[in-house]
Amino acid sequence: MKELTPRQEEALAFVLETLERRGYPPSVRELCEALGLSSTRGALRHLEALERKGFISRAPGARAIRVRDGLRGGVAYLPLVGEVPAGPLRYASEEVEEWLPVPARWGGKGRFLLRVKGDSMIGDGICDGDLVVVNPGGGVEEGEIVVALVEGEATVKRLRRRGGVVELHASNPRYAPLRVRKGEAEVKVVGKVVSLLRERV
Amino acid sequence: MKELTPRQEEALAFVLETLERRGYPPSVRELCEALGLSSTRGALRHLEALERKGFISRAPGARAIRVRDGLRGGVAYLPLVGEVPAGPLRYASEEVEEWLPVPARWGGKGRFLLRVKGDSMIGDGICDGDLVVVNPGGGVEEGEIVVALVEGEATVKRLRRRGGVVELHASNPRYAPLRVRKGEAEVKVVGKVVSLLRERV
DNA sequence: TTTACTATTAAACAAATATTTACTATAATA
DNA sequence: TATTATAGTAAATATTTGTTTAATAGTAAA
Repeated sequence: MKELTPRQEEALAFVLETLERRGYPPSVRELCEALGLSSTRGALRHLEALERKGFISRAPGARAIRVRDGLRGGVAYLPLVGEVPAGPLRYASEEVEEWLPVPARWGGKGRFLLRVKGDSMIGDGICDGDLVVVNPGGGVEEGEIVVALVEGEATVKRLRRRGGVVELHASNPRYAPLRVRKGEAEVKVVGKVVSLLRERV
Repeated sequence: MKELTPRQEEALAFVLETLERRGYPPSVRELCEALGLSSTRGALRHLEALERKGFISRAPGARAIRVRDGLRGGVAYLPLVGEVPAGPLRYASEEVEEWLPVPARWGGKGRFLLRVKGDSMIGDGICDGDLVVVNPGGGVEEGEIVVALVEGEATVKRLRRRGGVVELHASNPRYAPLRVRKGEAEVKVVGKVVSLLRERV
């Protein structure tokens, strides 16, 4: 990405700020005024420069400014599920409480949000009521924080494997680890916890 | 919220879809064409109805359509700032690293994201590298977690007021509280920490 | 039935907006 | 030095866009 001149940065900042503030882009004249110019030509020049350098794209017509993804952070939507499904997530609407926007790089195939119950993971900064992003499926490494189904109930724990024994560790010392022998089917690792949202700190 | 007629729903859907697809609202003529009308008057009527029923608001000017929060997938964009400004946030681009999407109810006037440095608040589940949503300005109550500027450096701490003395408490016992007498200007409370994002658990 | 609301067309009009042409000036650079 | 990119002003023009006026019709409710 090419560098912007200070003036061009000001122009871009105003476009972004306007989009944020009221939901549609500024006109050339509004940009002109924001930059303190007396001719629209100057403002137009900055827009042309921003387009040439790839920060925005423009179409014929009024306010037809589109900001490049990444400047206005791409968005992904993840479903907040009420129950953790044993099988692949089907997004049946009964299972999905809500779809929430997250930064695009948090998204991915099959990922979903799960509300954490209890304080068993406060040692890892995961609190009661937090929403964790779960990357479902295999590829879970020793020592990672996972979502597991223990007798049908979803739980967030740290995974340890000790020679044929799967252990689920809390990070709150008041909780004892759960040990399960290989082959016992009562525990199923759903996926790995990758990110976290906390609505109220 | 009032009900929409089928035709008004079509109009609203087109506005939302256009915003999603290219980042700025449609013109009346574009809506007109999308609805298969031969006169802009019809399309304008639908926009007027949508405004009257509270689904959108409009301003004078081209494409000046603003969609009510909650319809647009419930997303708000907050700037991730590198430095915490002493005054009101100006969105000068040097200060803004990135704009990130968050659930709409996390947004609000002046709110911004700040990256937490250090582990002084792990007792409250706030870890090094977390992004906190800051609601700037007054109205900070005793006992709340705040962002404060201490000698120009931003820090996240819990606020206590004890008769003329402002105290900033870490929740990690390894850190001592900072006490500041009233009137000493080296500490400035920027705002309250309301929400939290953690990219990598 | 009357009334109110929705839906639509046609044509004209007014305002906002983008764009172009022409000219000046500065700073960095090959 | 000449060149290139940036930054700006002024004025005019073209286009897009929003808005208004004047009609016609269907539907649902009082």
